[in-house]
Amino acid sequence: MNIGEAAQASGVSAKMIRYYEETGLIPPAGRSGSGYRTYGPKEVQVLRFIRRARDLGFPMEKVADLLALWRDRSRASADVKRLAEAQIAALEARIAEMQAMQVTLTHLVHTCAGDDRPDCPILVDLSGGRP
Amino acid sequence: MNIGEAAQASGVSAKMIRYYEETGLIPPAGRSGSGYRTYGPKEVQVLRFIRRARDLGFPMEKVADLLALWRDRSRASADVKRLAEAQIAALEARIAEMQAMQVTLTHLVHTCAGDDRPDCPILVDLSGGRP
DNA sequence: TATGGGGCTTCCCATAATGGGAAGGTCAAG
DNA sequence: CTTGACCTTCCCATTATGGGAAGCCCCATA
Repeated sequence: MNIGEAAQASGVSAKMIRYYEETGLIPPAGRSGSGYRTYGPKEVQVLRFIRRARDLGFPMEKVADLLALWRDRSRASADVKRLAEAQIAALEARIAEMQAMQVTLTHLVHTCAGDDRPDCPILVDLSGGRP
Repeated sequence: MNIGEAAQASGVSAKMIRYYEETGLIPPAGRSGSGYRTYGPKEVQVLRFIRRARDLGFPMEKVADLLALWRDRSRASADVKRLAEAQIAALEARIAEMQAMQVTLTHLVHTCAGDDRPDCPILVDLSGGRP
């Protein structure tokens, strides 16, 4: 199977597959006589694993850790769980930050008439309304 | 006032002040005889405006729009409000994505024993548990 | 067999916003 | 005058992804 088909089958773009190989996240693919990368079902499964982990927000570095655990038959499930819990915590932190922004913005929006006059408490606040 | 003081006063790093100037977000600062950038209270206020808008999650491009409206005495407050509402919506979208990840991960974590045995439903799921 | 279209290769560039650091000029205090 | 803190510009790195060019390859069809 060529890289295009592997991309289709895994949901990872050909571009990213090459990138993952380049950065060592996955081992170099086999090559056909003419230099084309070749993939089998096993490789596609790895790619899907990566895709899924990325979809859950794991950064590539953590994906590498997950892959290592996956390959390690003598892993402790506690290690996997730790990674997942850390990711949950990271998401929670980021979400909290953004919710704080949202709250502030929502307040500001409520104070703004939103008509064709120039007066706007939003701008006043941004420019340091409360010194 | 030199760039370091302006950075202190505005909460924007000297590095970023130069960058904002380079990208045209702010006009070129005045220069002292020896080439040092110089800033007055007005410039610092602009920097604080930028800082605050960035803190609310506005991307630089939108900050530029906000700055333009701020400078435009004949703006309509509706335009400002629109930008703020769009930002709220953008935050909401991103938050929703991340919450979905969080929910999935939380489910997975609950299914994992987290002991020293290797069996781990998290890995099973990542590797395509549901075909 | 020749030709064309689509797929593959590598290489370079760009993104968004920020920080790190080097090499060298400047200023103020001692 | 020296020293240390600050400024200048320039280059590099980050994270993960996409775009595109130049050139080779494969297969089907005329």
